Amino acid sequence: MISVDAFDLKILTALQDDGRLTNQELAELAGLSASQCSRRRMRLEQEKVISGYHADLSSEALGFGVIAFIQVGLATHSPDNSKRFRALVNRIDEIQEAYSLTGDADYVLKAVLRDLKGLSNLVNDVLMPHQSVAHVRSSIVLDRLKESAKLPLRDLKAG
Amino acid sequence: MISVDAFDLKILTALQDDGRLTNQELAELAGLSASQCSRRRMRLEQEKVISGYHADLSSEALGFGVIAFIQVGLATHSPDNSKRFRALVNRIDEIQEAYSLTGDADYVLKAVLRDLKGLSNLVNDVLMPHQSVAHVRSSIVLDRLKESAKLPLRDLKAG
DNA sequence: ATCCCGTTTGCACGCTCCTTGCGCGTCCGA
DNA sequence: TCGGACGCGCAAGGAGCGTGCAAACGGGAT
Repeated sequence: MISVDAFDLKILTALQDDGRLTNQELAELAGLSASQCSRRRMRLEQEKVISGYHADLSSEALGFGVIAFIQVGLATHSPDNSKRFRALVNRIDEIQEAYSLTGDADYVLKAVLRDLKGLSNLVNDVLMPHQSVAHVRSSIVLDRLKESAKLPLRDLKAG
Repeated sequence: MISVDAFDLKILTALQDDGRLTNQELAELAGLSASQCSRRRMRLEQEKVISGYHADLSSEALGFGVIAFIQVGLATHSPDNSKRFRALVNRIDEIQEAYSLTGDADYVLKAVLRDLKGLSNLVNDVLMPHQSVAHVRSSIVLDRLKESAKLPLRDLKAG
């Protein structure tokens, strides 16, 4: 089993905030030596507790003006059809997140697009015509209150 | 205006995939010298095209078993009430993403929780009783097809 | 208490990587 | 044609990395 103690938690919390922290900076924050942080970080990476590091890019600066949530209902719920839909989702880069959900819709997608034309194109020309899809409904994001992928580690117990 | 050329795009694409790439690795990928990559990276950080770097942690490994989307309708749409709701959302770490949307609900929240008890607690003990909130509806994520924050830079033109 | 053994730690050292200064080539406007 | 601005690679000094090593720690068994 993966075990994560209080030092690991400090390291994880810090790296979640700033993924380019040096081991020395990490050492100060965690109250450990740099070499030890290096070793722990390596272990956490190997055990896939840390699954990767990514730069966060500004969608505004790069001209992505539209974010949308798209609810999708499948035509049939056969395994083949699901598979087709998943393959479709996977090859569309504009779709950042995709989940199957309890409730009304089968799937929810979050897409980032340059403009409304891009959204229209995605919905009307790509998703709607696909054989696996029965019905599509999209909502446009008006305002982003919060957008991160940080886990709430604050109250995690060592173990 | 921010200008991003083909080299910058290669750098951004690479860092979006692996945020801990060294300047030397970047140099190979972009066909540039390491020093130049360092300079460009610094510029992109200063101009906030790169807004930060983050480690991606495994929610499974750390015991977060439940992801939920929560649709929220506000009691009234006064500025004060929105402000109260935003403040609430901001101080709840379990809420990773929060958006105001076109369509039925006023807001959609994405929350990560340890278990269903955690979700119940969030919905019934925190959101529902809050004065700003009129109505709440939650959907639990059954399967994650895709989960990233990568922008589709592929077809971006230099400029 | 005492011993033993596995684990974790800090330190030292050799090596890689980062960043800044510098000189060179290129492009564009005067 | 000339001059300035810009972007480039190179080199060097300094920072950061990770492995080896010995000491400190902790838990169990005697």
